[in-house]
Amino acid sequence: MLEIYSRHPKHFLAVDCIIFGYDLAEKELKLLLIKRSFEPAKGHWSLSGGFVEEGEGLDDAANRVLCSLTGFSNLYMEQLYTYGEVDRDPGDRVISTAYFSLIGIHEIEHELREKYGAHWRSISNLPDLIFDHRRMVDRALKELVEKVKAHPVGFELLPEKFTLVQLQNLYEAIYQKSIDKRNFRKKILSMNLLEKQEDKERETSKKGAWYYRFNEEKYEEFTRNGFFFNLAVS
Amino acid sequence: MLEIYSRHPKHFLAVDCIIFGYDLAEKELKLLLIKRSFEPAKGHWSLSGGFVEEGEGLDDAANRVLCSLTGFSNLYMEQLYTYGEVDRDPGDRVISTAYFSLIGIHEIEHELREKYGAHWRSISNLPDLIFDHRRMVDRALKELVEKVKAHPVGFELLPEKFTLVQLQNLYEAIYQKSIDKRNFRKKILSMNLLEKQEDKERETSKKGAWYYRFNEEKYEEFTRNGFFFNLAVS
DNA sequence: CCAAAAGTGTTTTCTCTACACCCATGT
DNA sequence: ACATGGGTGTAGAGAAAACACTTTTGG
Repeated sequence: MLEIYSRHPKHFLAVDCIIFGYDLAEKELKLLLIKRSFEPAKGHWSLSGGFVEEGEGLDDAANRVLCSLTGFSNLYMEQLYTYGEVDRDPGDRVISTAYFSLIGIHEIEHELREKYGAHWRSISNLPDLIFDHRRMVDRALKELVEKVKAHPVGFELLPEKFTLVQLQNLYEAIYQKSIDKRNFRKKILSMNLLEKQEDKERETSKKGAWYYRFNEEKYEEFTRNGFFFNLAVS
Repeated sequence: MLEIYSRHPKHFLAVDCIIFGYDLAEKELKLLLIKRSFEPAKGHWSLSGGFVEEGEGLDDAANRVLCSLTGFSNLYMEQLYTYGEVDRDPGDRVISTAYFSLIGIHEIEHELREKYGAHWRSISNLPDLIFDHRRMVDRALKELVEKVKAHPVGFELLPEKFTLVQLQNLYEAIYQKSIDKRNFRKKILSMNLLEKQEDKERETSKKGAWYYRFNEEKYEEFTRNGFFFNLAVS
């Protein structure tokens, strides 16, 4: 009965993870990159990836890779695109499905990063990447911008409590555009997405800035149904 | 050097094509489905697909499948998503990348359809599909709606000459919502995307409706850069 | 002459944008 | 007292939405 299947060839299948982090202090989007530990292209900058194993689902493979690198197993993660050109990997023919995920930069333990030779690299100054990984990153960045226009992503990229200034910085880092402060606040507050806390962040200013946190139900709702966020100053 | 690769298993890899067509007469979106010709699930409704062969790119495989079914090799086509659950295909483990494409329903020869047992089925009344094909279709429909908000798709789904009423019907079929006629015309005409022709369509009304065609440069521009189209009446 | 579909403008509402000063506090 | 970053409101422009009648012509 499966003769028809077995007439066809099998292929190596991999996943590659594009891991975005947001650096509160530097107000920059970063990418978690590793130095590849085997040939071909050993020692070059690479996304972290891995082969899909026997009996392992595609999403599961991506989660395994992500989890081994970050120590978290329930991160936000989304399939991006599958790259299937015959010669994309000079080692052998490998089809690779790219996933992207979002994480607060502060959440990853230093030891884990050391263990895998992983480094946060700023988006605006990426090193050369192996194979087609740069194309993957570019596509992920585009996707992230689109995502952000219609879905909240702050939960994934910010700590639990954050200030409006920090949230705005995040949006500006993603859009690569500056946003008018008053318009930003007006819009984001009118969504009923944020809950003002009792305490203030006092590191960066003398006056201090009120902490907010996301209202979970509202966040979920927007994650499901989307909204429209498109404030920007060119 | 490739020992590291060869420690990992290989997998069957397939493509499945979600082929949308627009039926001018019935004002409905349709899907080109086939009756599967081999086990498992022989005789059941299915998207048309095929295995990725040795030395064949993923996009190339999708094009091959699409072309064999429609007779066209340069159709609009876009990768949708890759389905990689271990047991999605009861025959064996097969990872499948879904592609969706758009075509005018009138463009496919009857003989080709006969040859492959392909049939146009209305979106609003689909038969049961094998495996996870229904999920693929649902995702493609969502994607199509998003696509249409920012990119013109009429070229792919309509004949060269069409009326504004027909174009509006197409949008309504995709959105599954009715659109105000005056607002629709105002907006679409203000884009300079359409060129009024000298002649009228006279099949459906006594008065006749002016034919339009797309301005190719403008169409290309919008395809590249996008626009914003979101008129609808719930 | 009438049925059937095509075509046409205006008003209201809402959302986006631009823009500048006061507030609180640690030093 | 002042420097630093946080916080606030309003007016104007442009886009979206709501809405109803006239035109053409084949039968």
